[in-house]
Amino acid sequence: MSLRAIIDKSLGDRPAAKGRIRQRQEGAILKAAEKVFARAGYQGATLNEIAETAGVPKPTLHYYFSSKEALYRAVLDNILALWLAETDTLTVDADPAAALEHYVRAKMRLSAERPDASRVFANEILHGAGHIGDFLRSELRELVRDRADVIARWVADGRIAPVDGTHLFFTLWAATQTYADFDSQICAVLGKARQTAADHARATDHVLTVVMRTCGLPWPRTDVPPTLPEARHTCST
Amino acid sequence: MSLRAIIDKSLGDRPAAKGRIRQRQEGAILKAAEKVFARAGYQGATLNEIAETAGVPKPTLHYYFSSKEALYRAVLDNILALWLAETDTLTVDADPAAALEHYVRAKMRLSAERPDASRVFANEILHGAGHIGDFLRSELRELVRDRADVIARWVADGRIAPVDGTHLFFTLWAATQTYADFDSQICAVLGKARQTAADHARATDHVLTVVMRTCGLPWPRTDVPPTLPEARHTCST
DNA sequence: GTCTATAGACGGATAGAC
DNA sequence: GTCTATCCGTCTATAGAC
Repeated sequence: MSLRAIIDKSLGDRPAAKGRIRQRQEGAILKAAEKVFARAGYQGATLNEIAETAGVPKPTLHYYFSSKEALYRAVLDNILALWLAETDTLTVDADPAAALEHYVRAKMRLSAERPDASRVFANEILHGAGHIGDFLRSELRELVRDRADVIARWVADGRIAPVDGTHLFFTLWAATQTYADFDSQICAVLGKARQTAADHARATDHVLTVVMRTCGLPWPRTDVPPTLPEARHTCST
Repeated sequence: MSLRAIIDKSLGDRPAAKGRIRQRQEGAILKAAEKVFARAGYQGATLNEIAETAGVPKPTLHYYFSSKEALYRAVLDNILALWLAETDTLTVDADPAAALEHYVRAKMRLSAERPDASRVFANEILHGAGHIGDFLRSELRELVRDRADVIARWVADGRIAPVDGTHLFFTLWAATQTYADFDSQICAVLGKARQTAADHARATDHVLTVVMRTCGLPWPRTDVPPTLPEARHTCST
């Protein structure tokens, strides 16, 4: 896993050593940039708005990041690290139901807690992935191949129903990220101004249902000892 | 269904009567605009590039469409009509398996044949649906409520497994549209330059598997008389 | 290291010839 | 109805004072 390499690469085009103030400033700028890029896209975002959101004068951006492009790359690199996380539970030796549940919950949590990150990523892919094509074709492709092999092994061993591992990932990503990326549509259909915690719980439960039934696994899980909290269905209103 | 009204509305801000040349020009412009908006987003698209793609001088755009905004609206309105289509097979009296299969196949076909339309729509939602919020909150919301009621009725009658109808739509849309919207990611992971017909067939088969198993329906369908062609699994290489 | 002021490029829109 | 030439606004990026 060259995750560290990816992060390091993202730091490459910024000055090497970090002072305290520098870290704080960069953090604030990156956070603001993610927000603005998420709402407006790359071209739609203006450095002016990012600077305003971050609470710094505009030229300060250019001091820390050489260009709009470089800032965008830095935002993307942070997101890629998030994106690769949580896949390590999907191993041949793991319990399929527990491992899948963990991964789905992690993805749903990411959608709920970092929707802007998800949207920036989605926007990048939607417009051809010009900045992260190499990442997709190398790191991500390898990761999916490995995990799809695990799925195939589970299928071969009769531990889950026959399913294409690669496409299962496509479906799983789509189903989880839609709650962040297409939030405005979700809210419109649900007739709400924004998704609540209860909505999120219901959505998670639904996606888990889809994934588990697709894999022929019992759901709600029946083999779970009382070590876990009993209230699995958290679909209160 | 005010689908007609939506289309008519889209024609509203253009001159009423249509000459042959006018229709041809507008068609070419709309087609080019969809392509450019899909690749670059609203802000990223330039009238220059749209004019070039359409093969007309730039001011001609302004003759047919009063502004970039108006052109974008016209493109969106065409897409909304596509988007609402094919839901009428989902009725209480229909066979759940056949109706769901029809809808999923229609959505997958749309992703394969009109990926740019799907991407423009996705981009619009992704950035807050500022132009089509009213549509989402009225037409789409009503449509989903009606269809979710059908799903609920099927569940109540024991014809499909218990599932949240509204979220089933979210999942279904996400799973089908991901093959158009996130094409660059799909291709990167599959290690191909572009999705082939065989890829599309395999994807369709997978999504149908997911939806059918989620609804507790047999798949591949067992109740289909020999009126349909036998080769259902078209996953050739 | 930080900010004001501005240069330079570009895109949307229009005036006016044909 | 169609296109050439151009205006005006906005945005990225930088020069230079502090």
